[in-house]
Amino acid sequence: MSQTSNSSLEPGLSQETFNDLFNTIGQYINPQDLQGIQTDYQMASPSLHMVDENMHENLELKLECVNVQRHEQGEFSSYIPDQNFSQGSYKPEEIAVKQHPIVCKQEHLSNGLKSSPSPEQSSPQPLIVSNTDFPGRYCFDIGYEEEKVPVTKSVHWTYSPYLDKLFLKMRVIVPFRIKLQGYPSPQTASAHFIRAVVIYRQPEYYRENVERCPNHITKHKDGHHAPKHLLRCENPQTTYVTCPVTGRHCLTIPLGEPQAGSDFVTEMFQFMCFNSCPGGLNRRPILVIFTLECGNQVLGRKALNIRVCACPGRDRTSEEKTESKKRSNNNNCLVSQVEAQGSQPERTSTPNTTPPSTPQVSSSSSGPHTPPPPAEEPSASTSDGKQMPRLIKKRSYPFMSSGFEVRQLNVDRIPFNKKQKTQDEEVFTIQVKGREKYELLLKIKESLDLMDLVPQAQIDKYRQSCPPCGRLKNSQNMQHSENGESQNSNDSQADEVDGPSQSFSQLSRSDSGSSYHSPTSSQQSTGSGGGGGGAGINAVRFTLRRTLSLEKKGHFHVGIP
Amino acid sequence: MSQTSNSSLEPGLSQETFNDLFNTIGQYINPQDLQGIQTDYQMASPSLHMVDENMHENLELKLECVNVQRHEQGEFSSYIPDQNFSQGSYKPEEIAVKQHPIVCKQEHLSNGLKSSPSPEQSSPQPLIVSNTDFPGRYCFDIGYEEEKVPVTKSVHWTYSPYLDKLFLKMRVIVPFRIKLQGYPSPQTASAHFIRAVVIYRQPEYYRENVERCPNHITKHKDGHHAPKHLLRCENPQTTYVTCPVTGRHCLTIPLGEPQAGSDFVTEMFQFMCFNSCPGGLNRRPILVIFTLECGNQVLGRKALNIRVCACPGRDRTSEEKTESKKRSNNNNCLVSQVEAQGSQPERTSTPNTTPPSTPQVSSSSSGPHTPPPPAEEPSASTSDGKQMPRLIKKRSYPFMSSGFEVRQLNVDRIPFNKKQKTQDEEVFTIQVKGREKYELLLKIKESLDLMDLVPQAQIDKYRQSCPPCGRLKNSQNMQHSENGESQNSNDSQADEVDGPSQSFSQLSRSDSGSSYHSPTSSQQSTGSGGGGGGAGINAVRFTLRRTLSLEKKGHFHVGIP
DNA sequence: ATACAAGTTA
DNA sequence: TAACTTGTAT
Ligand SMILES: [Zn+2]
Ligand SMILES: [Zn+2]
Repeated sequence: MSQTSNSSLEPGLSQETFNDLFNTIGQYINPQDLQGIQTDYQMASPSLHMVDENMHENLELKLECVNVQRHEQGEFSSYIPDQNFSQGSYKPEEIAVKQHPIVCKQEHLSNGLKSSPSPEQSSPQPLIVSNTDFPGRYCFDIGYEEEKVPVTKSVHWTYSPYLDKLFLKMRVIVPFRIKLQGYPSPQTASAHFIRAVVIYRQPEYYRENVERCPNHITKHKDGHHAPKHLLRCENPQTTYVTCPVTGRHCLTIPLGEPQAGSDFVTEMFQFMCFNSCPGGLNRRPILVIFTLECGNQVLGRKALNIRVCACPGRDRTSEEKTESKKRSNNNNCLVSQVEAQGSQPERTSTPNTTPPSTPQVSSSSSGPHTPPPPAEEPSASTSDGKQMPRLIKKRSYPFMSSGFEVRQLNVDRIPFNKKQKTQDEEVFTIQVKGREKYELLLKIKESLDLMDLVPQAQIDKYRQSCPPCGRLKNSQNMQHSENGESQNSNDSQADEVDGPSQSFSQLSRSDSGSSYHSPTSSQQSTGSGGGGGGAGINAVRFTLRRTLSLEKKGHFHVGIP
Repeated sequence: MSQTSNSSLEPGLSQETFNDLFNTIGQYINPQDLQGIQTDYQMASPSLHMVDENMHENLELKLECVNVQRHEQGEFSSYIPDQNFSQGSYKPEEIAVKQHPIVCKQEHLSNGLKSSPSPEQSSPQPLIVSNTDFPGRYCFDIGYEEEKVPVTKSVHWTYSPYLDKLFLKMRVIVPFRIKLQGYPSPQTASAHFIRAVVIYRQPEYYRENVERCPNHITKHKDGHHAPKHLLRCENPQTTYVTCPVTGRHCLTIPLGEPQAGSDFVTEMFQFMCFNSCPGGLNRRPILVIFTLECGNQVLGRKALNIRVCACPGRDRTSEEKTESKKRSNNNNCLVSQVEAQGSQPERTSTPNTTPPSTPQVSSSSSGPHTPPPPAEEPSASTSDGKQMPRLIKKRSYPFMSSGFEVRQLNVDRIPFNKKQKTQDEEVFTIQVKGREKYELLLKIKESLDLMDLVPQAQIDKYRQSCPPCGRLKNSQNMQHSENGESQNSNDSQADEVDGPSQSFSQLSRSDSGSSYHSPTSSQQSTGSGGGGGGAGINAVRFTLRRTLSLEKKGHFHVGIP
């Protein structure tokens, strides 16, 4: 970890290099460190720290959102509601948002790098959602009910104070207690709401959206309007939202009023996939981020460590043992504690560490030990040297695996420790038969890479000058337009966003590039390009066009600096 | 069984009841009995063999036309080709078919339950596909190559003579030897073709269609035109068919000509899902039914016991042990044999029981023991009481298992990189950093490949209609739309039936996002996603649209010259 | 090739 | 609750 922090501070880097560093840092840095950094960001003034990375992406997005808001003012959400469960009651604010999605989007495009107060203010999370606990003025916190049966065999859910982690079965409805120390006055309470977003706990996956697996979406059709959302809330006023820009799913519910005498509100949630679902979470641990918001402000945040599995009891026990060993290795003194607490005794009933005022178990923060997002992987800080080998490995995976093996493609993989490079930089291999195709593809590939080097301003300029057929865009944009007219399809739009948006835009550029050649190419080219349009981009593209030697399988790396 | 047979004989049932009974009967009846029944069917008189064509695809199409003509009678094929691999040569007949697809489809729909001579006559299998071996006049049989390395660690596939079962990894390309004792005369050979259908081995699932799981269909997009088909054949003349009535998937390939001196033709197949895939096969054992057909006659049939898994070697060994124990319990005398044969010695190389004339391993039938479709589960034959539980269990499967592994989305494939072929086309490899770019490039690559399959006339036509900017996009897809505004989705119909939503969304993104250009994606998607509607026609047209592959066929030879 | 992980079955 | 199955990670 020590090393990582150092490396991350270097200034004057190219975009690429920068990104790499960014990612790298995220990989090695430990949770505590991240927390600190993030906090800084939040505090920091806008425009640029981008460099800092934890999230370079985050930063950018946040800024964008802010801009939007200001533009219109209260718009606090770049999310578009997928659907509203509420039978009725749409809040004014929500409506406003829906009506101006396009604006938001546009904002994003043009404001990309603009400065703004603080990311924290805009409710929507940027590419990288903050996982930092932030009690705020209301001492916002989330807790669980005390587990009923002291000794249940097949518990539907169980909370491990030792791990500060909730283990639950898929689709079971679990009560979560939303705690506020000082409840907002009745007048302002209605403007407050709770947002819940699920993110991957491992830095490598921060930017990836958490979504249900195709199997469950497809085979488990229950008519729910937000089939892709992992998290559901039983509250009838729940609004499911999917960010048109990032594609990230979240839900919001109005801030309920505590029952007389209590300082919390209970809301029922359920998770629609296993943590292990192959085409979805794929065994990656997650964090559920709850935020208390009012208008466009985030008043409090709480991250919960959650595991959705088939055998909560079993898995809790085994994880506690594992963690126990880990800790014992690291700190000798704590060993005994671990054993005593975690292993078995507590399993069924909610354990110790229960907060005083309420009977509920408050997740972490209150506990003596059990850091919120404990760094599980020891090896995170290993050397870079490993990274290269990694890439190679990945290549091998594709060959015969089932496809889901862990992680490779999208994700870099396993985070744990070892190494890693950047997320975006996963390396894929495409085999092409025939030299002509190969060369064509190579050019396109290069143009895509080069595109990253073109300043956004130039790109925008290019696009403006580009005729109708080239209009580019990203899916989100598309969406917007849809929204504009009718919001009905939010869901689908948003849901789809996932990775395509960019590709699209990229394509268009690439297309133009390819126009030159034969039928195939011509078509493609047409799609994207438009005749030649603009300048900078085109130039760039063709520039690289390199032909290559002919070796066959040699993987040529076409790396572009 | 005894009891079951009784219940199944009741007359005067409603359609619903009837179907249920039908299935039920299938469940309880034993293989031998089925055989008898089927044999009868086979004997029935044919209706017409009209065609002799080299391209069986043609055959299929023609048949449909026939149906139309008859309107009702000899409907021998209820399958609609999903796509045709054949390159080039479109015959007049095919064109004709294209013009009447709708008719065909309607026929299918209306004839679904009509009575007809015998199921056997019509090439397509009825709801319940026969799993009875039937050598026929050509002594039709399927065998495997001798396993190369005697002791391979991670075998990609291995055949257990003891179990008469092939264990293979998902997506590995495995050579199957199609054996005919007396090869049809050159004149008639062209009218013969091979059909392969995958069915569940357990009677309870006979009537359920075997299809890829949603996860793999969704996450493993490789541009194949028949994404829902579990079984794929490398033969470029492969036609993927999905029965419009039953939804069952199968593929057909022309009967190749044996190499000089051999009595078999080698065809390469691969399975696109694990036997265990959660939303798909869901751990249910399968049988691949190969049939030698000519016109509407089934001349031979062979059922192969196959397991697609991650560790063929391990699983083979464990299954052999299990079977060994089982047999030992039943028959004391055979125990020793089992142990000796199955357990470990044979694992890697193809074992004993090898047929005399050919070096290949002929699956079962020839072997002394090892009944073709051995009932593995003791419970299958047990009392009804158990069966019910069975059903219940199964039901549970589909719902919520977790199933797959995840991740990689598109990439997986690239099969071995090690090898590669090169027929006349050199194979190149491009490495791409970043998933989006990768996916984009992959699509383009596929479109380039597919383009080769589009007749020049169509391409010219397409270009003429295409505006200056070229917006059209990918060759193949474009075509479709061109052909018929309406027909676009035929293959999709069949394929998509099950999990459309996803594909849909994906498609939409690409479409909406870059409606103008996304050709690649949109086309594909449309292809797949189209609503099931206009069936027949669509299907045919799209026939050509196939993508292709990157196989490395180099290793194995493709049998057809 | 071995060991682990985690849903499923009994 | 224990054991098994089976894909994945090391
Ligand atoms: Zn799932
Ligand atoms: Zn699958």
